[in-house]
Amino acid sequence: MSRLSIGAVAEATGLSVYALRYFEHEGLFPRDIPRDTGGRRVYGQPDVDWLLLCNRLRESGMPIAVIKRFVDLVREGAGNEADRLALLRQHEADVRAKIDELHACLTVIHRKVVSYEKHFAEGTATGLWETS
Amino acid sequence: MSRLSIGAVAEATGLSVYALRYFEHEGLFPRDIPRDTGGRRVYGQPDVDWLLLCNRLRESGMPIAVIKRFVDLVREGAGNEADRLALLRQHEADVRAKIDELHACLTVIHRKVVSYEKHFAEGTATGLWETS
DNA sequence: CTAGGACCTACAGTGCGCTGGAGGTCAAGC
DNA sequence: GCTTGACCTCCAGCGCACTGTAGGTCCTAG
Repeated sequence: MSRLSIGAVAEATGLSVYALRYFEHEGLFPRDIPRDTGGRRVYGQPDVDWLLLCNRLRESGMPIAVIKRFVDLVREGAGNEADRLALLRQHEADVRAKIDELHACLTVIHRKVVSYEKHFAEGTATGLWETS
Repeated sequence: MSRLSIGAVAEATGLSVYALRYFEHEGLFPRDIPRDTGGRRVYGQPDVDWLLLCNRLRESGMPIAVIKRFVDLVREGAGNEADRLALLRQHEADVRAKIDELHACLTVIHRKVVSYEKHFAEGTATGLWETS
C-alpha cells in the first residue's frame, strides 16, 4: 500500500498542497485521509486516482459544492447509487451543453477573424468591430 | 438612430444593468456611451451588437481584462488590425483547446457513468468510485 | 403636487476557489 | 546540537466578475 506525502500527491495530481488541504477541509475526499505519528497526511494511490477524476470534474466546470454532494453520497455507502448516477449524468449533460455553447461562440469568433482577414487583404477600412 | 435606455439594453442583451455599468466602468465599450440631459446613458444598436459579441467572448472564457485590451486597440483607431486579429485568433485557439479538454473530461465522466450503469445492472457491489 | 419608477454616482459587499502568512512540530543531514 | 525543509493548523487575504446599497435626480401618471 502506497504511502504518499502531500507533496508527492501534489506532484502526481498537479494540485498545490494548498488546494489539497483546502479540498480536505471542504470534504472532497471519499475517505478521511489518515495521519502519521507526526500528524502528516498519508495518502494512498486510490486518493490520487480520485483526485485525477476530481480534476476532470473541476476542469469541466463542476462546482466544489456539487463534487461534495457526490462525495457525501459515496460516504453514505451503498444504496444511493441511483443518486450518484443521476448526478454524473446531469453533469455529463451540462458538459455537452457547454461544448455546444463553445461551438456557437467559435462560429461567431471565427466569423470575426475572417472579417479581419478579409479586411487585411483589402487594406484597412471601416466597419470592423461594429457588426457582429 | 436608436436611442436605448440601459434597461432596454439589459433586456436586449441578457445582461443586468449592474453589469452594463460595470462594463462601462471597466472600459469595455469601444466608444463612450453618451448621456441625455438628465445624465442617463443613451445606447445605440451598435452598442447592443458589440455586447452580443462581447457575451460570446465572455461565455467562451475571455477575461474582462483581455476584452479590454481588444477594446483599447479598437479605440486606438486604424493601424493595429494585426494586433486585434492576433488577439482574436489566440482566443479562437484557446476555445478550441477548451473544447478538446471538455471532450477528454466527457470521456472520463462517461466511463464513470457507464460503470455505474453496469453496476446497476448487476446489483450494487464494491469498487465504484475508486477506479478512475 | 405627490408618489412611483427608472435612472444616476460612488462604493461596499458577495461567492467562488484557492493562496499565503504566522507560528509551530518533527526528522534528517552536517 | 543546530539548521533546513517539509509538513502541520488556523485564519486572513486575493482576484475575478459582478451585485447590491445609499443617497440623489428626473419624468410621468394619478
